[in-house]
Amino acid sequence: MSRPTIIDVAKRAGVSKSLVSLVMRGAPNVSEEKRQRVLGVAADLGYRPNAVARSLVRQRTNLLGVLLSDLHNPFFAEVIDGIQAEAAERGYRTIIGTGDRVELSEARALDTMLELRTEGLILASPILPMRRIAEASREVPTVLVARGSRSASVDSVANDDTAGAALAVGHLASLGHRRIAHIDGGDGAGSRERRRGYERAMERHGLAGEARVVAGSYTEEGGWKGVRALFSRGRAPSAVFAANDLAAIGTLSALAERGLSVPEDVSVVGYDNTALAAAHHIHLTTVDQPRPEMGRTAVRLVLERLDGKRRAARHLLMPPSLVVRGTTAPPSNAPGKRRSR
Amino acid sequence: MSRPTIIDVAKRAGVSKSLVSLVMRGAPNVSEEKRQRVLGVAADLGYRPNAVARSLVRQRTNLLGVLLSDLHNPFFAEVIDGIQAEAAERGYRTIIGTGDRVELSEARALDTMLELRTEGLILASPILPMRRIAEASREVPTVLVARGSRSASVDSVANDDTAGAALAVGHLASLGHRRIAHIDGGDGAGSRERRRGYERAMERHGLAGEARVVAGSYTEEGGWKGVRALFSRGRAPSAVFAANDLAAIGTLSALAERGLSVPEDVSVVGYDNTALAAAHHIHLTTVDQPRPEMGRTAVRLVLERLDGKRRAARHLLMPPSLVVRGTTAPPSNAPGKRRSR
DNA sequence: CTGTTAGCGCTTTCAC
DNA sequence: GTGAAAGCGCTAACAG
Repeated sequence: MSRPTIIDVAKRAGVSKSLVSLVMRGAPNVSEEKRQRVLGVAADLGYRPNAVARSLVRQRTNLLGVLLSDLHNPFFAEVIDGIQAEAAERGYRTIIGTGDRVELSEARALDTMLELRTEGLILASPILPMRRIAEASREVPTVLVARGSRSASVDSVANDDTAGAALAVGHLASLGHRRIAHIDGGDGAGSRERRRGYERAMERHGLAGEARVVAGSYTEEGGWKGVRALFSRGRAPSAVFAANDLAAIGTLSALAERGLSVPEDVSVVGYDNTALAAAHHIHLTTVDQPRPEMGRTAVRLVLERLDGKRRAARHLLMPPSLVVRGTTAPPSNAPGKRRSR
Repeated sequence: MSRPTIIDVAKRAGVSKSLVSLVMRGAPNVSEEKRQRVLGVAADLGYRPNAVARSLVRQRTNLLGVLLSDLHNPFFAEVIDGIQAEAAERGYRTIIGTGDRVELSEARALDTMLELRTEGLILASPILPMRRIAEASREVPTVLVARGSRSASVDSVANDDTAGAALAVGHLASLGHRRIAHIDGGDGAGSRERRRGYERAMERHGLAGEARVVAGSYTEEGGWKGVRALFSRGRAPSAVFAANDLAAIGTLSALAERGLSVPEDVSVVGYDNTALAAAHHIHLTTVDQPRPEMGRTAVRLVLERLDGKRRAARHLLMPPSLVVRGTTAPPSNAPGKRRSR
């Protein structure tokens, strides 16, 4: 026996299916008596409204799709907190998909959401090419989170990565560091901006000659490898600005493995200010971006378009701020102290 | 103008809508010429199959719902890796929902998935009461991950939490610790089993008199508060077994704040062996559960029922294993070394 | 308030 | 191979 439908409920309750429909949607003008009867029968039968059928006829799903590039990064969990809160308040449901940093899976997840007819799309740091994203935005309001956009059809809410990187470099420079290296975020969203922000800031502080960027990624492994590249040849830096908190943790790990202590031998700055960075045990100096607020804002941007209140693109840039914790200190000028080469 | 439908494509290509349907589903018996024509028109029009309509008529969605209790815990991200991989291989799409450790939101997320007619449900450490879960399982094959079940209708794949806790205690005891405390996981999934495993193991090692359990949760904060409870009064333990890795990190943080060093003053053991624990900088001794494999297994269990291959419940218990890293060492028997009270 | 009716976009027989 | 027709479960008029 298959699942009960609205018709089964109607028959059993001795009413029309329209009435059942009204009751299920909580319409006001239904007699209390019938409402109770219908609800009772529905419960008996284990009836559950079929969102598929409803969506088809209503031509709307009440669904927002959220695509994450990487479930492993707590940054996204914190953005989602804001997304879910705002979406719930505005009467939208949310489904999450992820591509796990693989373009093909991400594309598949995107297609699934589009086929499911989500009414809006929030893409958090997708690695998908802008072309694909612009295409999606022709079908449904789309907003990019933590990835910049200049597209006229895709809104975005990001933090000012360039300014954030400058904050990190400024802090380190003011502490007296000169050999400040950057482990970048590879092809990750905002990575290029952070890199450029770093480079420009180094110039502004008269440290252009000391600038050094090595390839990394927005993962622990990225930070770990960056340290290997940085310390295996050339002159070792006295401070490292990692692409994000995860990479910073990888950096801390790799440094520990080399017998270098933080912040005595090397200072480290991350980016994002995830809960991880705040954990006292890690206590990472980092650049904060307002993660839940970015999530809420993303939902608002989507709904503005959905409600037809706006056609022009909006590209919001939130100001980042520096959070100084325990992984930064003035450079030690006693080279003998450094145990590793 | 609204979205193009199969009819628009058919008209424009000068064929019937059945033919378009066949082409879109990749049917074999369609002339190459028409196939190309249809595909071309579909691309021109930006046609995208409507999964809502398709699901309604086919009476299947090809969708698996995954409900996570907490996006912030990397444990789940690692389980999801396995889920997505297996689901993709078996031709199923996946949508993720989360309740962020709030029962009401979790219930809502569950309802959304059921209304969307996901064909199977994977619930990772839900905090929902078993009654609600059993109800869901009457609608659709449901499997619990990392939470035990004795239900006849709900399958489960978990690790042997009792055995895992014993592993942790055994390791600590063999190191010479006697005052081994446990910060529990509150009402989290598996928390009770770990607590009982701890208590029994303490007894077996003749340490029943030293056993001490304080309330915590599966979060950093839980570990942090546990330490406060543990060290603010009574005799301080020389080792702490935290409910999971996140709580262990909170434990490490709180210990650091009190000026206690790990493992010199206090040994710490976590649970899960998430990537976090493995990070060299944290380097946490912990109990491993095979996270991605648990995810894959969960998908298999769901599909077994979906394919009608099984009616009896299966409750799988994976063996945990100990991973010794840097946060455990023999107890220091020089009490004067302890700076905090 | 209640029942009837006409689809939503698509798949699936079943003739041709 | 191809097209016509009959719904999937539900909502939204509309007339009682």
